[in-house]
Amino acid sequence: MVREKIQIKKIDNTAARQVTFSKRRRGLFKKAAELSVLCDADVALIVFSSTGKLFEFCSSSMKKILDKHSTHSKNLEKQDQLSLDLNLDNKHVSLKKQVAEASLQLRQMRGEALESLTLEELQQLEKTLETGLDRVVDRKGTQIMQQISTLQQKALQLAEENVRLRQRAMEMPNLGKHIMAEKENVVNEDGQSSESVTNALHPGGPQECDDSSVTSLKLGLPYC
Amino acid sequence: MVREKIQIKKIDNTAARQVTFSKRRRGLFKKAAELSVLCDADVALIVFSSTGKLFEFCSSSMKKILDKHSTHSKNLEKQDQLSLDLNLDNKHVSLKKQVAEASLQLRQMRGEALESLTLEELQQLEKTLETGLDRVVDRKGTQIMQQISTLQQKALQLAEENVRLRQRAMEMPNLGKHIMAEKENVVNEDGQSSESVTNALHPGGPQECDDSSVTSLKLGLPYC
DNA sequence: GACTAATTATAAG
DNA sequence: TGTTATAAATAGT
Repeated sequence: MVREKIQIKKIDNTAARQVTFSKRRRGLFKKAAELSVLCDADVALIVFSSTGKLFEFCSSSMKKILDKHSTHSKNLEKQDQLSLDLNLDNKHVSLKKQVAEASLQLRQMRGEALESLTLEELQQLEKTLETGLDRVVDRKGTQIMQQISTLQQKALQLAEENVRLRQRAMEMPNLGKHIMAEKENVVNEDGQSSESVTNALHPGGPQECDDSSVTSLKLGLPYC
Repeated sequence: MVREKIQIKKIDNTAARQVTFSKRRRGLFKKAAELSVLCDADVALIVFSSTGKLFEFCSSSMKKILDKHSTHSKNLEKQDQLSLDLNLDNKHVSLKKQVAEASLQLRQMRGEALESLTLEELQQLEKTLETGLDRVVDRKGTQIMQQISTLQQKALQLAEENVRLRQRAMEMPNLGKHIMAEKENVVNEDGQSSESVTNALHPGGPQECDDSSVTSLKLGLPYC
């Protein structure tokens, strides 16, 4: 506003617009800074040029001022935030309820916190537990039979292997005596030997045949 | 800056500061608006006075500009938001895991999804179910005995009441015949009569004695 | 970016 | 709030 007064409307000439933007932006920022200092005000100024470039000024921290702003103004933004929070809270509360409910059910199935149950509910719970117990016992039986069957197969394989090895030994007159002498040791260390031999025979064998099966059987059978 | 040039430092005099704030604020806002129009820029200006009052200007929507700003600047604010989100997400994920875990356990106690359990785990589950079942059966027994005892007491009270009523009836020669005629009805409607009579006798009585006890007993006993 | 004429913002009263 | 003298901002070169 000097040589000529100008109208406040978009400057058509791009170059002129950019020059004016640069000059006036600096002026604006200076005024903003002066206001904040002179009057002890908190000022935040955000400017995007028409090309999308960001310029910002703030007298303290942008975050602080924007937070204060969103707290202050009962904005759509705030409502959005609020409803989002509520949304999350609701989901949270709902999940917590689910956890609490499931945990109570579990406790009651373990025979705890039964005081609040009516006779009907106790009856229902008993039935559920009986059914569950039946199924678990069934499944355990199946598991045990499978493991026994697996072990029998292993034993069979080992016996066969034994026969073959003995035959091969007999075919080698020089070593015959040594092999025969080792025979008893092999039989005595049955469990451990069979394991390593089996693993050697089936390096990528079925999962049921891993080393835990022997342990499980040892731990599982005494309860039957 | 007119009659005298001023230094850019906080104005001590409160009144003078407020006047200056008012004038300069208007000037600043005018300049901001002019910049946005002349140069097709997006401008957001937030000012808090030293007394905490909010003044804001924006060339389009404050929300839009602030969103654009937070997208643009890889701010602490954004990181905070992000870590908050992650925090919530984590809690969410953790809760979901808890729900899933509890629900699997419940299914397994009902005898479902047992395939993944080892023999040891099955054994443990069986033991848990047996313990739970024992406790539930115990509790059911207690409940039943309580209800039977309650009913017996009610019956006793009713019998006593009956005696008293009959005696009173006998003491009123005029009504004697009617009462004696009604005697059979009273006995036949035993359950319902006892309930209303009991409630009349103990308006604020123990919870165990409410109307559900009769129903529960009817439903519960056949299973024993 | 610097200059400059004219406009605008504003300090003090 | 309105006035006014002057500082500051700035449009066009």
